[in-house]
Amino acid sequence: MSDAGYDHAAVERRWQEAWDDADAYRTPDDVEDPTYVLGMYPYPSGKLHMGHVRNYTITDAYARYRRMTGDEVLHPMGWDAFGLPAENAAKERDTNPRDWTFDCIDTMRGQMESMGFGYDWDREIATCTPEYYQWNQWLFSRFHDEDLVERRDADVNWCPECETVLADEQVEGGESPEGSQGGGEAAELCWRCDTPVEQRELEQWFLKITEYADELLEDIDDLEGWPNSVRQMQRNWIGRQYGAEVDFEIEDHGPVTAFTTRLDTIYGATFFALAPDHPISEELAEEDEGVRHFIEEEADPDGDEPNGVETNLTATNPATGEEIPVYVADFVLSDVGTGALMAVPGHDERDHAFAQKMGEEIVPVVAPEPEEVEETEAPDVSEEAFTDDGVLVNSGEYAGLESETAREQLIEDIDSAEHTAQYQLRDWGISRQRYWGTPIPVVHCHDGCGSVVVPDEELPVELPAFINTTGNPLDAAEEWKRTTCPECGGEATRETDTMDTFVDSSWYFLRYVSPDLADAPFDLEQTNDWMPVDQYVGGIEHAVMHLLYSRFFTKVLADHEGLDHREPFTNLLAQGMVQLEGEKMSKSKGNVVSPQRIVEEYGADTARLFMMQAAQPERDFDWSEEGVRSTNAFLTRLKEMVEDFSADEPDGEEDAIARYVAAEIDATIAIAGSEYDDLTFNRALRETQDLTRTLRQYAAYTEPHADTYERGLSAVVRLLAPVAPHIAEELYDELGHDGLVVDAPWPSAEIDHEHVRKRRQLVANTREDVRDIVDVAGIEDPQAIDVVVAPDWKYDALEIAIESDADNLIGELMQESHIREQGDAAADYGQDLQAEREALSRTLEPDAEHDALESAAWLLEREFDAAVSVRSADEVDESVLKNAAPGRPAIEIED
RNA sequence: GCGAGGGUAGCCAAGCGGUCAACGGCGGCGGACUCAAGAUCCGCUCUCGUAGGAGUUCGUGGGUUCGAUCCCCUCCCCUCGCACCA
Repeated sequence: MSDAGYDHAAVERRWQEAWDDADAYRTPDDVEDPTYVLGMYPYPSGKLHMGHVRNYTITDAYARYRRMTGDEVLHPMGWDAFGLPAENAAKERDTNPRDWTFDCIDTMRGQMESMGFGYDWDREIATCTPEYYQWNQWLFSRFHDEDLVERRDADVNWCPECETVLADEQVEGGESPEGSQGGGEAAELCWRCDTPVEQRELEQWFLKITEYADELLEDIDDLEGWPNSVRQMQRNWIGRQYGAEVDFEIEDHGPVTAFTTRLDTIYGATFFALAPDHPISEELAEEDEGVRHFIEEEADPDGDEPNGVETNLTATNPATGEEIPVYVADFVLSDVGTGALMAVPGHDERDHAFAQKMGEEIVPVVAPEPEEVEETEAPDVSEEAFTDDGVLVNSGEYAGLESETAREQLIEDIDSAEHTAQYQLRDWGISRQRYWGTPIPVVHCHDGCGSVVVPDEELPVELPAFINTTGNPLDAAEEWKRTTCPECGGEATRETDTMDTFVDSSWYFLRYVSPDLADAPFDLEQTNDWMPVDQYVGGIEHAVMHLLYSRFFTKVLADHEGLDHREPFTNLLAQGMVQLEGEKMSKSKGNVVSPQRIVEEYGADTARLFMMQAAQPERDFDWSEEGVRSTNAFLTRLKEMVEDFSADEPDGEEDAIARYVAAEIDATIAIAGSEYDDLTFNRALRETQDLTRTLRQYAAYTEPHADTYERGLSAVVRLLAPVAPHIAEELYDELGHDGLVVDAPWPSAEIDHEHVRKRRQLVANTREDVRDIVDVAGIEDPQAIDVVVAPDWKYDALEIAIESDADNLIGELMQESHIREQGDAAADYGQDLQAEREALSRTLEPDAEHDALESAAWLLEREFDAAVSVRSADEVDESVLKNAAPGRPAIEIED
């Protein structure tokens, strides 16, 4: 009946109450520098899913581990509580976002408690409370003071039916259907009402993250505790590129700046191209029907084909002085570089394609690096552009220079040319035309003061009551909107946009330090002590946005608010997905395993333990009901072992077997500890389960030595405690310990890892050899097995062989009289050593080998049901010793 | 196209210069226990082998080394991110 499990519900309830009573997870404000362990706070959707459970089990296990090793730990939890889903849910249910959100929070907090996550709930935050979001507004104001806020026009997705801006992910059908050959791009539709989405230009608020682009990029190098993938994604996202800006003179329009990374190819610039929305293109459109038609009807920036139209203008190539035609082309993007480019068809693939289409001249100006002494020869670029660096040709005085040198030289020589860096990173538009977010603390004065930031003493600007309307509820809140200008006292209207919720999450980790502070977002001194977050854990989907914004905020706060840290997260773990049959769990696919069901059926400890042992935290893994069952069975068996032990304490000897078990206990403790340090819970748990098996075998084979056995059980319980805390408390108590396992000291063991490795290897090899012999020799029923450790002189010989660099090893060995005395045996062994000369490594000492084998003899006895004796060399006949070597005992089996 | 990470026995998956024919798990096979099933426990699971042996393996093809799954190069394939980026 062992598969019936144990009464997990009772166990979990009991210890959750005990933790509550003991305030076990509280981190008092006066601790100096706690280990800060943090999981990315969730959006309160109302239901914990497997991804959450995995995320928070990782942080919880690590926090508990660090607590047991003696650290003070800060492990808080909060809610990313603003966001559109609450508005939609409120409309559907005829309630309001606030009530709905807090209902969800209550439910999820309950689920987290039932999972046994140990949070300091006194530090809980919810971003939708004025106590929190007032600091978003305050920070906005500080950013504004530092000129890091800007209001400007931006293109947004606009649904005319709903009268609101849509996020990109709320626009559906943007991609043309698979396989459709250029046939009609699918229209972009509003996810709610299927109305075609329009592009609108609206005034939006931006945070100037680009001011920090260089530092954000360069500091990535120092984030050694972050996964490479995330670091690389951030580098790509920032996308810095060094190049040059250079002016081309266009008649009647003055100098037009182009950005290029290949200034060395300027002699090959045979035409010039402008983005369709470049100011000059727009001017031209007013008088040139062809250009207007192209911009309005033909330009397709998303298509594969480069399209364009020739204008009646020419531009002057500043290097050659030649007049080259100017095109308006849709492959030129206004938000890349300057929105204008010098086209070099000989050395750029896209320019090449366009030149072929338009019949423009293609001139090679860079030749491949000549091999050896061969002549530089212009490449054939009629069919394909040559895009590598090389040596300049057809480039006037620059011919013969290498690309790199030529670029520098040209920057010097061309007046308008200068070094510039180009970034892919854009400023962060934070305006959202929605209700459930932080009101942007700005009023628009009717009397000419413009947009005025609300003074600090008038913060927070609180959200008005929710109005169920199609557009932005804030826009409909007439009374709320009407206000006075802080500067002139005249009539004014409130800004009706709210902030992107990523603003909330860009500093929430600071708020946990002093969540109730009334006069600042965080207590500076305490935050300087407690930050940065030592271990941050969350999904890879936040690799760029959230993590980049948080870094940005941290740097701004360091520059202007006295924060002593320039990076928020020292170590980052991007946890893998929980899958089902190789597929991501998702509601739409209907392949979701509910954590609630698992907790009800098997208990929180089983769910947690199964997840942590299934794979390394950063790997995806498959949920397996079978695995869950066997995990549950493991815990049940362990519980029985502990109960059996305390009901009837054994009375065995501290014999060789006990010594074997004791050594395994030490080894397990040491290995598991270092695996916990590395967050490789799966390996720590494997070791722990192996030890449990060893203990069970021990008890099954003989009457265990009580102290040894108990030490083993106690170690297993504590090694399991970070991951399966409830059952660990139960068993720790059953074993008669005082106090909670939460506060228990982590078991310690001093071992020599190399020694353990060799000992385990020796035992495993010897068992394997015995099996081999029994099998190959066809021994039906072995009666006695003798295991004989090699004579001391072989160990000496091995040592000499390792140390020696003499050509003639045998000669060297024979200089030792006690080896020479062995005669032929010495010569034979010497030859073996010589043959493997380069691969030799030290074994255990003879005594240690003897001891290891002796203490493991019971494993052989048990397996083969035969008497096993471990002997030293001097106890046996010389003929037996031929096969004995250091690390490999001779084996004699009696049939 | 650029960048990052990968390709290991039926499957999943460790190892990352020498005890590696390669940890562990799943699946499969055999055995113990059981009336039986399940659970548990013990083996086996590349090929050949009547005393611990030998042979062929770690995407492909080369190279470095006394020695390579492990290091270097070529190519092929997979996953992820970025991309008409000037």
